[in-house]
Amino acid sequence: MKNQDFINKLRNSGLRPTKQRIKICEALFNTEKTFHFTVNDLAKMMQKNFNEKISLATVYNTLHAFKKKGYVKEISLGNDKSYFDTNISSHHHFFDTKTNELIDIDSSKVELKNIPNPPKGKSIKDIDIVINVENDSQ
Amino acid sequence: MKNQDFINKLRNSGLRPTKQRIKICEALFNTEKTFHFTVNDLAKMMQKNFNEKISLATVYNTLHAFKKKGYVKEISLGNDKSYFDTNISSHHHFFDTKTNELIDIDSSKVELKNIPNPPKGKSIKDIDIVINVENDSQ
DNA sequence: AATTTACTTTATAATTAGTCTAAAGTAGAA
DNA sequence: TTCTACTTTAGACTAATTATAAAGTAAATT
Ligand SMILES: [Mn+2]
Ligand SMILES: [Mn+2]
Ligand SMILES: [Zn+2]
Ligand SMILES: [Zn+2]
Repeated sequence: MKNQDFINKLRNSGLRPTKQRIKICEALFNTEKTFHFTVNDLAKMMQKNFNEKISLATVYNTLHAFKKKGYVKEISLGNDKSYFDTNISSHHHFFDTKTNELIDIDSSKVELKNIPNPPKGKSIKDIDIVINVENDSQ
Repeated sequence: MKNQDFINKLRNSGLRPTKQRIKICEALFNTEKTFHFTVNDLAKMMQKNFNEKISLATVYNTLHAFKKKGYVKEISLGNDKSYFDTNISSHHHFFDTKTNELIDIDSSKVELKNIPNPPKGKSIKDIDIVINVENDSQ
């Protein structure tokens, strides 16, 4: 994907293609593989790898906007900070509680045997499965 | 359970039975049903229902101590604050994303069809399943 | 093209959950 | 009763996130 594609993508979804948003698109979507990151990770990545100092507020704004448009997912763990995910397909995670590393689980590799009925009057929005892992202490 | 039982329970697990810990035991374990709560919930509950002003630091200390002893569980959601659970049996949750209400799912009602192999060198500690729900918008 | 408008970025302040600290208090051992 | 180690506490501190309001910029209007 090239620059102009991002501009179109942004414009098509009603977001003005600003310099900051385009650069963030490059960082997030011009990659071979999808990945997980925190707001801070991204801010630093923009600075170092893209030579673009973007204010934290803008990083938050942009990620929330992208999330609303479905371009990224937000993953919340017990970890007091939240993670974003450029893999927007429906999938679950391993989470290394020692290193705070998130690892995708292939969709087909984990499935519920039975989905319980939600409490009366409520309906299911989505399901998060997190498998906490740790390094084998040799 | 009466007061003396809590004192023994605490002493047996190497925790000094202080006034604060005993009162918190009463609040948490002298109930018909198990329940979910935040640190703030508990601090307020102690004040109002038990006439016991316990400093926030102590509430944190006590909950972390109780967690380590296995008397409560901690549940982490995207919600920036964490929840504690007096239901220490292995179980999963519905989470109402609008009201921030946690609801137990009976252990038998949800089960994985297949547990994926953890990444090489890591082993599974535990699995958290959260089914996000919302009120039917009538 | 110049002007206007609405949206966006930014620095900075505010909020909030949680941790840390060091002094004062207390349970249990001696 | 005295001593010691553990505990409680107020208040300072940290860190993620949100709010504010001024300055900047993309797009629409003239
Ligand atoms: Mn925590
Ligand atoms: Mn959040
Ligand atoms: Zn993922
Ligand atoms: Zn529960």
